Amino acid sequence: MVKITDVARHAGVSPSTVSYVLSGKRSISEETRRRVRASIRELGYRPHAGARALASSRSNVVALMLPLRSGVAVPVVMRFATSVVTAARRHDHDVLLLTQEEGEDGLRRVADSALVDALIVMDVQMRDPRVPLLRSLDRPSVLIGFPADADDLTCIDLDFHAAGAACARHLAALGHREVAMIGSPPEVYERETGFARRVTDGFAEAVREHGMTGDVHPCEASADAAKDLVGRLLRERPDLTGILVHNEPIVDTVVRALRAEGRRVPEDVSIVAICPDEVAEHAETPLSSVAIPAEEVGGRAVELLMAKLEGEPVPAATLLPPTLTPRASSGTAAR
Amino acid sequence: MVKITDVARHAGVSPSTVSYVLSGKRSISEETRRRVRASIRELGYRPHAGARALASSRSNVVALMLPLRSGVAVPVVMRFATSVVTAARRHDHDVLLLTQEEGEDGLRRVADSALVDALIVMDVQMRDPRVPLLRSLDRPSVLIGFPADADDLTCIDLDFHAAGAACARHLAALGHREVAMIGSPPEVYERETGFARRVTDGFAEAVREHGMTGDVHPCEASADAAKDLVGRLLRERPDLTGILVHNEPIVDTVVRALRAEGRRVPEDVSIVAICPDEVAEHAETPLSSVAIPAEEVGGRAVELLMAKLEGEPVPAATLLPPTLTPRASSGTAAR
DNA sequence: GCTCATCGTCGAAGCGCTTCGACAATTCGA
DNA sequence: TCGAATTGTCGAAGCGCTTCGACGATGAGC
Repeated sequence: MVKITDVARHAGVSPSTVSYVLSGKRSISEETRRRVRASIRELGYRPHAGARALASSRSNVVALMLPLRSGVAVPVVMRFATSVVTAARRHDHDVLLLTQEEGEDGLRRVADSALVDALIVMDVQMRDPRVPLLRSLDRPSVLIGFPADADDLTCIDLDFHAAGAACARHLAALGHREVAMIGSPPEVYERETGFARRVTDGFAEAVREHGMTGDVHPCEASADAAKDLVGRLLRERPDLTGILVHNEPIVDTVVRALRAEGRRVPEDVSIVAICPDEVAEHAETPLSSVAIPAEEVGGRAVELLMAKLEGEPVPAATLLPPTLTPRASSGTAAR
Repeated sequence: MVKITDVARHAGVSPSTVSYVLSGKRSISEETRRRVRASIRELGYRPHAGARALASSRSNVVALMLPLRSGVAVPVVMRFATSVVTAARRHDHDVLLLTQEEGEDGLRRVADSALVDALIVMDVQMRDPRVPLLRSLDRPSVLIGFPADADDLTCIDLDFHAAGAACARHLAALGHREVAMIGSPPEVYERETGFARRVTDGFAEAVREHGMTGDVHPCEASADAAKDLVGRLLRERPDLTGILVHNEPIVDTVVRALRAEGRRVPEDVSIVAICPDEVAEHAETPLSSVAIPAEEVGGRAVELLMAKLEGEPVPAATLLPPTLTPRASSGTAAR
């Protein structure tokens, strides 16, 4: 294994000079730099990560804790992970993968052992036990999602409140007056996953502002529950013409159920969804939707983390504005 | 930050003794071990990962390179990743996440810098440029999938040949005589992804052995292509009663297309699929299927890697036997 | 022409851990 | 009962790198 002293000897300089060429922390003459670089290439030198971490107390690795809880959309998680890795690599960092299962102990372990310099945690709950831990750690972290108490933390997420509102506005703009929201399963609200409630709030608010009538109905993620709910909704509110669905697995079922009940989509009832673009695009009827910008969240999370590592100040909260993409499932209100 | 010397002082022993208590590489008296452990707990000591890696030339980290190429089933990849992380943790190792994008350079980087002790590579192609690299590396690796030339490598995967054969046998046992296989998109075979062709081989072989008539039809992963193919198949082979589908995205479409053509499933035509269990279970008509045992592949891959790290001999090829789960989509042949 | 910065480089001191050889103290075998 | 083997512990060396202070050489300012 070739080490820094080998490179130094080969280039006729001292090891420290090689180090400075690599890190750029001191000025080195053009000429020397060239020679050192050539030697590095020629010998195929790679700094030993452990030695580097020990000497510099920087591992250049960030931890990424991913959820695998059922109910968390897997493809979104993957896209997110991918974007984190890609962004981290741009900053010359690697990513250590942790599962939610490892919980607080896992985070503490990798942080205290200096395995990682910083941490990214996904799928943050309102009252998340990892939050106090992260706060106590001496390493920077970024949370995807907002806990109830976000003081002293750096959080980022889609602006779900705005997303809910955007959907309501979209329906309003199309002339709908009677709308409803089909939400996530009740336990999601009880678990206080934060973002779920934010959607309902934003939706309700915008509904009110635009003088529409609308209410929110949590719904289990099963086809039967969806069909039942749609049936009931149409019975109770025959004039209903717009629905926001925030429950990925059943969006398709909702559309089918409406058709089964004799309502055309979008002619009779318009549908808007909050779900990944793939789902919206590949639905039988492509869905007007607000996407979860997984790539951007991941990339931005890493940028925030790097800034914190540099000691730069970063905003405590980053809310990404929602983008509503109109597709075939929504149209101007009938009548 | 508390270090080994602090623990040593607190416990009234030398640092080396603490180290031996931790590693168990030399015998330590019960009494001393107790004292040291108590001090470790009391001081909250965590060995510095970098220092440890430097001194022992072992980082206790394994690299995991995941595909994000479209066409690779995302949920399966996630389950696989999860099982790798979980298994690695059981062996006191962590997992560094690499994307396929990083390619050979990425593998070389983490290996040569001693960031990782070993590597796991997924989604191996027949002629995979990473294979010669892995061979040249001085660190053990395990491949998920089989390249064309697997000499000196450790590979593991579902036995796709046996899976194809099992499906044919299943249809034969139900009394079907005229069968067909709807395969993956043509480019998958051209890319020589190995496993795809193995399925067709196993299928064809078993079809022959059981005296059935059957052929293989690659198919694009689009609803239209699936419908066209089904229509054509039924026209050309009116007596067809059994189909193996090895093309995850379109299994559902195939069933619907059959029904649209007036064939009942399973009364008129039986369907067997090779796909993740979730897909098979959640299909409109639950599908008889051979699952991709992602969890087991991941776990076993790690076990193999750990054995190699210990210098133990491991089998060059591990083929996991397929398990066919009969569900509603297949039944005894009509007539 | 002399002082004072600045620049480019070097040497040495660690970073926190593992591991090897050494060495008492104890146990064992005959 | 005595030497040999074993057990439990220690001290020191060293893993490969970064970083700090030092220092000669050069250039700028007066």
